[in-house]
Amino acid sequence: MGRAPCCEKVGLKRGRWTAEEDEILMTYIQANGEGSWRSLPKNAGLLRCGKSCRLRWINYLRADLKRGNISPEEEEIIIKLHGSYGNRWSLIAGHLPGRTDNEIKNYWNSHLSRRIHTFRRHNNDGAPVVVDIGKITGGCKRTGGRTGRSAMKKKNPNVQMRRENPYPSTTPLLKREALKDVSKQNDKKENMVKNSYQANEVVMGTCQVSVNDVLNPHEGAESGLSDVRVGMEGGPEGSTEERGIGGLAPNDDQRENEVMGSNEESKENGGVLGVMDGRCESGMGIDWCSSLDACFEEMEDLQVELLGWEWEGMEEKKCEEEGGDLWSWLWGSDNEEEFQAMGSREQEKYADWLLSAETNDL
DNA sequence: AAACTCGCCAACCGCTATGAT
DNA sequence: GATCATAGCGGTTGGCGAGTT
Repeated sequence: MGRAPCCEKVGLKRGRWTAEEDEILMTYIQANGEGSWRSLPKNAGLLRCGKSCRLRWINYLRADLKRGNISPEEEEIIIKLHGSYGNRWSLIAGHLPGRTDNEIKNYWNSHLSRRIHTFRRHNNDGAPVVVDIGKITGGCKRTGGRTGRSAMKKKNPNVQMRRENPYPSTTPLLKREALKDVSKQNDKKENMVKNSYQANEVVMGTCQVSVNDVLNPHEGAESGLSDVRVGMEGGPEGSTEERGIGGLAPNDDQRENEVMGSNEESKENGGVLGVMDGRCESGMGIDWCSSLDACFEEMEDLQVELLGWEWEGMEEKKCEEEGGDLWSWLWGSDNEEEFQAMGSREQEKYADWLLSAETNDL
């Protein structure tokens, strides 16, 4: 038999809070302090469940709450911490003063989760894929309606997986050292990367997409994660011919070499770089969109039409295959035990490290 | 202008953890 | 140890408002 409800629901008001109710609740808490939520509504004269009062206070009325949009800096923190904590929103919120777990959760579900999509295709004879968006004409012209709500509504299988294996495995030290190496190599590429941005080019060389390209589409090459590229491992280093005609970038040969160089590094560095292979068929192209979200939507259609790729669920598949979460997969091999073995203090340190490990710090 | 669609977000629900008795 | 109350968390829902036809 289940627990009795937290409060008698008959006769209680539900739904949106009115300004009057907010005022009553604020006044009461300012006078009596937080706590005793069960008795609070009765004492304060509110026809609300105590739980509802608590939620309203925590998520909306508290004085220390930060209003306004999530800043790019906060977004980056969320992304980084989500890589470590998974859907433990309260933990993530603990690193963002003035933000609530609910707010972060909503922001993730509505803004960020959709961006973290990459590619999967049905067959695995993977040669690299490069899509040169800059070569495609036309804008991101949507033809009616909004984007499919199914994408938003879709349950996220990662949730369960993250509970089973919620942490990236590479130790902070290893990860930092590895990222340093990658960063050194990528210093040389900085201009090239910038050029790629200027050319409106998304490189999916062997599905080579900069994590940061995906996560921070508007920030260009300078921001934090831009040097962490999703490379390839295990797949053949596809020749230019195999890589799909759709779009070799102007400096594509150079990039290819560099990319592959990174792949080798990734192996040497204990798998810091993630892996995926893919092949492109000729004539592939996607419209350049001002918003990457919209761009992905375009590509969702395109991948079905031309490639038979599935956007949705790629990460789930890779996670299932490799027994970890997406970020673990992106960042390297999994070793759940290693992270789980950390005490909470170490895990906190790890989170702090994640937040401090900006590219320019490497 | 109306109808339709759907993204966003506040609020709700169910569950677990924890502490008191 | 069992039971209960409470706090807290994460997943889900539903209404509002805005975009699109």
